[in-house]
Amino acid sequence: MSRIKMSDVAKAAGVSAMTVSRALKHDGRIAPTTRTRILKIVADLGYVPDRIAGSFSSRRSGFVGVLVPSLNNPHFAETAAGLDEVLTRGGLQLLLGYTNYRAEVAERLIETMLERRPEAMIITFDDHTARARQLLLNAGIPVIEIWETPTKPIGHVVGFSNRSAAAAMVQHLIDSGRRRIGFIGERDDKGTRGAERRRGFIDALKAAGLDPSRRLATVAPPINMMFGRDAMTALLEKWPDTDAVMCVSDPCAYGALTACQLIGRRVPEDVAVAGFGDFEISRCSLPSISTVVVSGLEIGTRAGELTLQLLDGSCSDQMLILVDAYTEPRESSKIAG
Amino acid sequence: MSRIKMSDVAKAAGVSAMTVSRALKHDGRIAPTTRTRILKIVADLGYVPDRIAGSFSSRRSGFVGVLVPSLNNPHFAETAAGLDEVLTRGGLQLLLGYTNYRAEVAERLIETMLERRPEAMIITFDDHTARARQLLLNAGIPVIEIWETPTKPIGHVVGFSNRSAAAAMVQHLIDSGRRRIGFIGERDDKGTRGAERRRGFIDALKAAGLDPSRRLATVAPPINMMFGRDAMTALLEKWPDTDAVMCVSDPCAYGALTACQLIGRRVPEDVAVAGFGDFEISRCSLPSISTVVVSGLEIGTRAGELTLQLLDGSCSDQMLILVDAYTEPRESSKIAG
DNA sequence: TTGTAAGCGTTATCAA
DNA sequence: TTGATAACGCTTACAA
Repeated sequence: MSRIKMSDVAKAAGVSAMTVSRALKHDGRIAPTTRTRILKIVADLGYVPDRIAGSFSSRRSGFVGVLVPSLNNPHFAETAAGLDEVLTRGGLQLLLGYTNYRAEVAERLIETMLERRPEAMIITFDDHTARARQLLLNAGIPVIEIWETPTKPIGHVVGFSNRSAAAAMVQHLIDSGRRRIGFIGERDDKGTRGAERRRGFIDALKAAGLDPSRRLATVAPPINMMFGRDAMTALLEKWPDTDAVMCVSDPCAYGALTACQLIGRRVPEDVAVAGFGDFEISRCSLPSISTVVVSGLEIGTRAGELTLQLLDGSCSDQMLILVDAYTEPRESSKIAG
Repeated sequence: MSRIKMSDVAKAAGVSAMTVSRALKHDGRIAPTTRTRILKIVADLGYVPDRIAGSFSSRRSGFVGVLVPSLNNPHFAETAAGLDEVLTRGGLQLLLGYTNYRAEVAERLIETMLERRPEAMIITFDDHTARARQLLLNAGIPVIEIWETPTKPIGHVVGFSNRSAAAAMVQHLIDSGRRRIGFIGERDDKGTRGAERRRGFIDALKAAGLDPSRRLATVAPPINMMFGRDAMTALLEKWPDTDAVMCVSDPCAYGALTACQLIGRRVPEDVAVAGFGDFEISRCSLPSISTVVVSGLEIGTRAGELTLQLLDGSCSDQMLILVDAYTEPRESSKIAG
């Protein structure tokens, strides 16, 4: 059973392959009757067009390469979903890869993806190798970095300042009367979003004349709930009078919350807990956890829309699109008393 | 700046394109010195092979199509990660799509993916349309269904019985002394894994001579924490003497747990709570939530390995690979007393 | 509205 | 170990 090809359909319809191609493509320049007749034959024969041949011929792969640190993270899953929704409408398909938060994996993925001739590349801000940057620059396609506003962007940007957003949350903790504030982050976070959040923490404390040294960072990204619990336990052992903790992400914050509950520290009366990212758990936990709300979905849809504009030529400047990221106070940082 | 092609590299190296192709392919039949010389030129020129042309010529896309209901679910994220790891080793690339738990989306995705000529398709068990089945059967490539053991499989299977696994968990609740057991599931779950779990719930209660009618299913999949909370609240209103609840998934169970805590029902003393899937939250919550442990990663790696075997011809039978799914009792179903 | 011809960049195949 | 040639199945560009 050798595969049916376009010429087989053409033969059956008594037309040329080109006409079949037009019928399939919703190309205006075809008689409606011809089109319906061909589509019927396509269905009857079970013809499946070969996009490899099509892409090869048209030199348009129909792919957009997307790189995220992890799929197992609602943020990036939502970003991917947003991208997918918009790009599918534009007739483009996602080629999704995840780096596991490792620069060398990202480099390898970029290389592999570029062989598929994506029409654009969308990559999550992170610590990229020089070669990865070079590959992207040489590719001659739009590159969009997301989830941060890099100081030296590769191409376009759809993101926000993790540093400012984290600083704003820490300021909220200060405003709620906390003075001995700790931070739980990730080890080896050079060039990552987590490092930016840590910087924001330090910014805010320094600006308020407070001590920014209560920091713990024992595990490599991604930090999870149990690590958050362990880290909070350790932090409270090392600095027992800590009255608030800023966590690099919500799952980590939930872990920290449970650490307090196990030890018998009341949240928010004794210790305030704050997270980052508005994960489901921070809304549903008891108490609910104050967090920085940022919409992964919006980042995805905005980046997708920008991609479409860049590809259809309706946008030619280097773009910097800022998405909103704001502090949402919840029960875990209620003012004591 | 027109793209560098293989013939440019060949010219620079003073060899034929075919020799460059061999050098790039780690093909044995090339002189090592020639190979290193060519690879150097490839690097210097920044040549990126065009896999579209390569695939077209070799009639091997290097793709494996993978369909999951959602990316925003640690189960499927882990399955994708496991698949990716194994298939990458085999020189294959994932073409990932998510159905949003909708059969018509799955059908469209299958159609789109098949145009890319994947070498195999791996799809999560769910309610598929007849046309989707037909497309897969006609594709002439290995098809692997995962995450369930279908009664009439399309091709190969790597999964477990959601029904038996759920029944075993409910039996555990019965063994712990519970008699008035409820179930929180999803609405419109025809042909899904959630429906199988519901059947398992009914099986176990009927076998024990207990009433299986305390069931609530108000939202479409995927059910989340907040829906779990709402559903549990409603369930306890409708059947106040309920002494245990089986939830279709862990996030739902966590929501149910918080509903109990908000209402003032003690878990596990007054009500036992059980989930499904061993999500992080069920390990880290207070109390921890009894769950059915099943490894999404294992499903992914096993399916990946099977794919490689099917493609290299070292396996030709129709395969049914069962992965383990077992009840893990935790604090939320401790025997009262 | 439809058809013809050429060619997209690589690899299979066979020959040297 | 290397090279020449012929596909691969479609679309572009132009002609009719």
